[in-house]
Amino acid sequence: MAHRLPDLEALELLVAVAETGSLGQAAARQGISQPSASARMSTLERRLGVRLLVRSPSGSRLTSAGLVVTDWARAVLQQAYALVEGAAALRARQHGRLRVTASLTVAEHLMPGWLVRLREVDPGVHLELNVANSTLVIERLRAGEADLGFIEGRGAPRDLHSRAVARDRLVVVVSPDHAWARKRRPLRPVELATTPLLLREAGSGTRETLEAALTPYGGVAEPVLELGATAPLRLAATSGTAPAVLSALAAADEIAAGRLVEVPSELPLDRVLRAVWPRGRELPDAALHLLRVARGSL
Amino acid sequence: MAHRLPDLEALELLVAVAETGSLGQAAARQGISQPSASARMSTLERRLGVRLLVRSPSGSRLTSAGLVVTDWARAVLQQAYALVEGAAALRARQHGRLRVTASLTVAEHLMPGWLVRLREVDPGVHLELNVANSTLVIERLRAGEADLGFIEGRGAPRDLHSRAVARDRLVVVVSPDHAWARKRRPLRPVELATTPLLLREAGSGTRETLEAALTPYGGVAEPVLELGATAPLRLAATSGTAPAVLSALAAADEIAAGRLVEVPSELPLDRVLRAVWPRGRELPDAALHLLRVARGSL
DNA sequence: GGTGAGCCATAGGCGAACCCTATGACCTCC
DNA sequence: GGAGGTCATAGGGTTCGCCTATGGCTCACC
Repeated sequence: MAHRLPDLEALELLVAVAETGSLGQAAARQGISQPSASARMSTLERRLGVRLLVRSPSGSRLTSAGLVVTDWARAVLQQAYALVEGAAALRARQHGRLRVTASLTVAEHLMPGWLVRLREVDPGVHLELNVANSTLVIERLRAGEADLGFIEGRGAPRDLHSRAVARDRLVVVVSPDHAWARKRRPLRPVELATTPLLLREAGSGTRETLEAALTPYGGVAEPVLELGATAPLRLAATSGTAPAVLSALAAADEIAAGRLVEVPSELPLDRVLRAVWPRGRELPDAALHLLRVARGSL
Repeated sequence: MAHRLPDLEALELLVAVAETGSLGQAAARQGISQPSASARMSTLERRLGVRLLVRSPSGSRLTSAGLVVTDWARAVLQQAYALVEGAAALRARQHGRLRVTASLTVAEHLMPGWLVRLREVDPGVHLELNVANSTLVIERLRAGEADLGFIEGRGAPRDLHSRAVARDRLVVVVSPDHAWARKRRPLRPVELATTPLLLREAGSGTRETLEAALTPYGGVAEPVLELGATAPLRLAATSGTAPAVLSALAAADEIAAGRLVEVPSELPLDRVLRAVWPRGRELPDAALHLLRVARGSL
């Protein structure tokens, strides 16, 4: 068992074989020779320990196992393409035509998908992505350092255009072992306000939304732990003893996987994610495309 | 630009660096030497064209771009792990202790996640996964060729235990260019019954559910195209001129990506995914664990 | 029934990529 | 000032993957 993880290029090849019905054609599509493709598929089958193809002199068809694996491969590749597109946008090397600044939540969870879609709509686009918190996004727009921004939480300032592009909500999550995981009645706001939580650091959009919502109930209690990013927060929540409050987008995977449980809550913690841009300036075409793609998920 | 796609092991290393704060420790966790890790990260940065780490004699921290890329990497890896677990289950080499047979929808969209979770709950489990349509699943259970099955659609036969583990619904989807994409009023059942559609083949769970629901309205019209798997159906729908009916689970990614649009419909097309197993026989522990994991997503 | 086109696998040779060990430079803390 | 931690570079060896060339096989079409 030399390598545990498969090769993304091999998965791409598998999908190509599934769609073309032939190793040779798939090889051509991938820009490699037919024997290489043959070998690659063999090693993939060997590594996974599963027979994926039925080879015949008239072509290659997927086995039933191959059919399923191909679908899983598509899911892996979709994420990988999103990563590659995202990285390309982060690469500031050649200053892109369209300069976008996004808050962390948007950049992490939505932007990669938008970029993949944008590439399909408008393949020639060059986009430069910057990640900043909501306050900084607005500053950059005012300073003319960005053409388009994405923020979360509160409304946009008067001097900027804004348009809702997606919704998010904050959820209270606990590890499946936690007592609240078996809670049936929705959490009352006071309970949330008086319980020490795992939270993002003060100043983050998530934290601000929660504090605003809990102000009528005495504000948030002293946190058990403050973390500067979503990932460690999520990790702390999975293994931790305290509840965490974080974006539904960030928690979705862990909830689906059963590592976190959402605790129903009476407190409405919805928030709108908005595109913002300077008044008076005309949005370039690429920005309009991106806006349309982003609003597609609304 | 030699390779377009990054190396999964490099992504895994990146996550390890993010969590340990040091290239050396990350290398140890991955079972490679520190210089190899250093080189791997350098090539990853070069390939993506993004600076991910700030190296210092006291450790390595992520840049802001690195933070985001790491999160994207986690998403890629999650899918990859699911694929690997799934492949391990499909590998029939040593007959597993727990023999599971699942319908295509369950196998494609839910099983990999369950397996990853199951591995965490019960690392020693050996599971053998078979994919079959709902009818065959039941046959295999009766013949004693499987310990546990998962089916979709109609209720289970009397001679089998059954338990709902998840919900799914069929959705009507069209490409964004299709006229129905701008439809505001929900589709009336008669419209659906009289429109030629893209459908799965007769006998599949999806098709049966739809036919049952449309029987009061005259049954389904002659399909434009019948396809034997979900992937080509999805593909046909994205580029096609006709609406398709498929599982919400299968369409979710494409809808999120904006390649497909869900058409609201009056017809309730919900269906329950059920675990089924023979009456009278006792379920092994591993099966109970899997059941609990599966019900977690309910 | 034969012929050609398309498919796949094997063989051989080459090149690049990767990994490991060893070493050195640097910072931090004691 | 030394010890323990960090990371980078250099050198050597091996493995892996690719490509070209070739052969066997099936199918379709004449």
